[in-house]
Amino acid sequence: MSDEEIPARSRARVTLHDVAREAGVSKSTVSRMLDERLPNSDSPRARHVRDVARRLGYVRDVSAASLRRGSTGTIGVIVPRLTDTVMAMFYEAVSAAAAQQGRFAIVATTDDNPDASRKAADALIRRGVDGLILTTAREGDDLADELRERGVPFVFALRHNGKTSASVGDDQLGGYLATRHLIDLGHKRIGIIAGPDYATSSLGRLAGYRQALEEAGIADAPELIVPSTFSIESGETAARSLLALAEPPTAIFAINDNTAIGSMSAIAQAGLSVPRDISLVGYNDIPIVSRLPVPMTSVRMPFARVAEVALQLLFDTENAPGIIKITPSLIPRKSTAALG
Amino acid sequence: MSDEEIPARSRARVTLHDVAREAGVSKSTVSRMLDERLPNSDSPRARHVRDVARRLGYVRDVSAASLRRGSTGTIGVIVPRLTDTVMAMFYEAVSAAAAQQGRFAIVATTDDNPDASRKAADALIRRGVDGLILTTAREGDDLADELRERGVPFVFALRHNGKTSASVGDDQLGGYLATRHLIDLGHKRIGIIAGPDYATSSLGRLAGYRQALEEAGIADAPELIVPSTFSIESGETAARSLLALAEPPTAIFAINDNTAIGSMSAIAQAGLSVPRDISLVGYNDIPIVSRLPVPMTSVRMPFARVAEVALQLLFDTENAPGIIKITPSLIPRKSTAALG
DNA sequence: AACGTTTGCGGGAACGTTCCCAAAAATGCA
DNA sequence: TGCATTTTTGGGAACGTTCCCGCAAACGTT
Repeated sequence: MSDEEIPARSRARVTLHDVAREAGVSKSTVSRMLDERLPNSDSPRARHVRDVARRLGYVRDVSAASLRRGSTGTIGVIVPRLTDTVMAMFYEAVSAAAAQQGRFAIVATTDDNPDASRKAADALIRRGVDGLILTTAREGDDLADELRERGVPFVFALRHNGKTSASVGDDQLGGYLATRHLIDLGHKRIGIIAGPDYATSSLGRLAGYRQALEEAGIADAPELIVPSTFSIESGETAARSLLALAEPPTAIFAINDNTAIGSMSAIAQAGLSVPRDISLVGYNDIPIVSRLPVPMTSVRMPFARVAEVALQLLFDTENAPGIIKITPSLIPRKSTAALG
Repeated sequence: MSDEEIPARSRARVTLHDVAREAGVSKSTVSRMLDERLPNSDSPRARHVRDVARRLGYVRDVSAASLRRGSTGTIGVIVPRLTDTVMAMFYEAVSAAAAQQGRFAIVATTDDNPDASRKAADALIRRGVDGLILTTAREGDDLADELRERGVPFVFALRHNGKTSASVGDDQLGGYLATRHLIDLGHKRIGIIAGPDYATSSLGRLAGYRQALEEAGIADAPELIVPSTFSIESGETAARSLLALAEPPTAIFAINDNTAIGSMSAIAQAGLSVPRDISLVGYNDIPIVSRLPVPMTSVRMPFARVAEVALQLLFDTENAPGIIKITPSLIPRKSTAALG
């Protein structure tokens, strides 16, 4: 049985060399013709080479290319968890934006634990990422310094640490829009489930809440500001404590959709109804909220834009780094109503 | 300014060669001492080499290693979308199981579109994955044949195509458990939101439903079986049509939690209440369902196990491939009650 | 002590690409 | 047409690993 008769299945990999031989040119030429970064010429020879490559089923070996080029075309994304739909949306957005640039996004999760953050970053760096997008910024976190020292390009997204460049939503504006919407509906006693104080996203939204109240001349009521995490349970607990006040709020602004969903649960359990007894605003506009029994008013974050900007900041070394804020918008639905 | 005075920041990459020189051995030796696949010896020399490597901050260049080894230690996962919490849970499980083996999982999404599936597989293969886990099996899909022909190891998960090896939940058992639970509560008229007919997961659950009914001697009622997709809206539509029947069901088994959530919405809109008027069972037990205003009864899938088995099937060439079914369990909550 | 056998180590050739550089071919201009 | 200039081409050296292989050292066995 001669070599030629061996069936094509599980044939050895087709290399540049094979294409070159078949096309009758050198491998350098093939490499050049197939280089997606160069303006791809349509000279007859270039066409021919590309045809041959396609016919033979050539696919570039990324390991070899990365080794030589010194970059992998891969960017790493670190998120607390993908089961948080917000993070899944963001990662999908990054993935799409990266694909547009011919890059590939890979992800690692941290469960919002700073140690795990470091481990995740390590794993991604070992994987040879060209840059890192971090959504887990915390107040006193030194991961940023560490990365800078190691010479790994990175950028924060969704949350920031005040210092390094970041692509975030305009949380203060979002908080303002949500609160202002409630005020416009006649609410004066507005509770806020304020999120954790280590995340700039919560702090910004809280600032927007305060700004709107102040602007409307509504006096501060510290008991209406309840801290929380970003989880459903935490929202439930927080809402319960708001409802237990001597003078409970007529509206609640929750720091995100999860805590808003938790609030709905608490409100239902208290025998009250949304929006008749309590108006409720969430944040992020994850798909589920528009399909709840009572579709929820929420502030929409344009994740696609946030992702694009993050990538831009990551690789655009021209402009000075900074914190870019993307404008959110309020999506009114059935969970908010005029004060009866 | 001499070379030595250049500060250490953004220093060139530390290579095997550097470690070898510093430790006074050859690079072959270093490579061997640092090879995580070999039983790592604790001879004094090995210790020393590892110490030096750590001290210099050596990290293996995966591109170079992959090129030489011919495998990347990467496995690709294809899911319809990560914003579906079920898929996010599964991917996180795969990621964890892969990490345990020293591998890394990367993911691509298809939006449940067969063409996009092919593209996603291509992207992952180009990325040099050692194997593929597919969650998007469809009836007449030839992606599997294509992959086999290209010599790419792969395995199905969550859904299968009946032919190739797969790690799935025991959907028939799950459907049986859900339906049986409703029957035990006294329900006789049980509707099912049956999911799409291209997914073996839906078909299996439907078969379990039928099995339970038959076993209980409840006559077939074709009008109680409503097809759907896996989305919330689709669940809402399907539930609406069940409620509009001349003789509506007293209980509904939804193919997954999303359609169950959609059903809740439809039920609420019809002025009915869960579980007083209608009992409702979901499937997958995604985190949110236990925190809804009415915590939902659901069938739990042990995703960690499904992921482990998928990886095993992918690389364990010893045993004959097959379809492995993981046992699910019913988690009763407040959305199901005895027929009043 | 002499001889096989195991074990450990280093040299050096891959792996498949990119990219530098020199040479050749094509083009422009007088 | 002849010469300078631009464009295109191919040879070959990297990139950082792994792994084959030959050699030497250590170890047992008679």
